[in-house]
Amino acid sequence: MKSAPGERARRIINSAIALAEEGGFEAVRLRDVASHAKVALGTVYKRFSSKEDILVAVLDHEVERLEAWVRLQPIEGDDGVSRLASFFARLTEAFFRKPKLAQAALRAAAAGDPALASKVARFHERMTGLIAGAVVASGLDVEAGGLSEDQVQTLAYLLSQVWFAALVGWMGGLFDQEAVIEQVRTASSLLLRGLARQT
Amino acid sequence: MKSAPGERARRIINSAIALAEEGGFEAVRLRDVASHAKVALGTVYKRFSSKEDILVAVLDHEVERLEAWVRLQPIEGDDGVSRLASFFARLTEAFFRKPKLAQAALRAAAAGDPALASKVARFHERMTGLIAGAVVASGLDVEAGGLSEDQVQTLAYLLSQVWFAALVGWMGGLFDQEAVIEQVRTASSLLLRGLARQT
DNA sequence: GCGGGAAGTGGAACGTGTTTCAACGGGGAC
DNA sequence: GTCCCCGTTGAAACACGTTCCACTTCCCGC
Repeated sequence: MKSAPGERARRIINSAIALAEEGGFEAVRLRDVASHAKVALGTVYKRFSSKEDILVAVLDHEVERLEAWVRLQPIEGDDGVSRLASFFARLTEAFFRKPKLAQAALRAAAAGDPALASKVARFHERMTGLIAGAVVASGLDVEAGGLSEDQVQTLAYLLSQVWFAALVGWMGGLFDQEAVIEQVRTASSLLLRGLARQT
Repeated sequence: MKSAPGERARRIINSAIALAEEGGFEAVRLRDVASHAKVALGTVYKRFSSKEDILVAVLDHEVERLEAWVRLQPIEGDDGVSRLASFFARLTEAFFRKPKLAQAALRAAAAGDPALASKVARFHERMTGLIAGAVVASGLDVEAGGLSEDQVQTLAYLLSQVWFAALVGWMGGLFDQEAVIEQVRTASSLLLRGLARQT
């Protein structure tokens, strides 16, 4: 029963996604994941160090889809603010299309397990990459309203922080989808204005 | 054994604090909390709905101390940026004085349990209150660099989001104390500049 | 005093994440 | 073909959050 390497890992991730879509974090019971993936529990723990490890992998998988999507359908908008607004609106809507899954993956990322630091860091890097890509017009070279590479990076990182915190707030029932988008929009606008005045 | 109302709850919280200071979130085992507080496990669950509920109460308790501290020793600085910088530096240092405790409380807040929404919201409100208080000079009336009440509120909320996300990142081993302070400082500076140019 | 209800107690029990282990099996080295 | 390595399996066991329950204790109104 050898087949492709990582083929079991993929089955495990897919099973976790299926279970998370239906019932969120708590519904991803590892015994269920194992049986759904037609794998022994021990195998799950050979491939992943913990439940959160699996769900961070799920997050990674979803971000990949997101990147492909953005590649296919670039962000529209004339200035940075509107580009960021539409990007985050799309992003958040994509997240909310499967709320339970988003909650499960987000909770795993927010748990803050140091053992997953590098994987979570990778997620944040990819997110800031996406955000940075939304600021600079994809077709043009560096026409980002006169922002330097460093400035774009700073902006992207701060926005990812605001977005992340807003999602955690949503997860905890503090506010809804629209509030998340609104917070990020406000932050985008203010930060961009602040940067523009810096030079 | 009735004594003061909530006296058991206070013992439970203090026990949780003691345990959390030593070993963080995982060390707060409810059986240990109960025995340390000289209380039955059932009593713990009569007062608090979950482990996270206890730790959010701990968070609340710590924020109260923070408020008292700020009241006693007001923020210094001439302009908004430097006031915010020194405020967040103090705030973050206070948090890091007991890293394990901070990790435990933070993890509870970041777990996103909807049952705790109102309590977590209260925490965020108090934090934004503190931040807003740091922006406007305490002695003066409304000299906040020409910012309206709404603007101050927006600023405070966004900064609390950035700070929260940075702490979660710290908790997960993504970066250290200095990076947390630096991120918030950058955000303060940019957001303030953005707001100043808005009017 | 007395009765009743609220709060507390001690302990068992359950679910689920995590660990451990003995046995199995298939594929490559020889 | 035989043997060994190593991933897999199935199952048991453990830890800890959470629930439940029968019993006790305390307080309050009468």
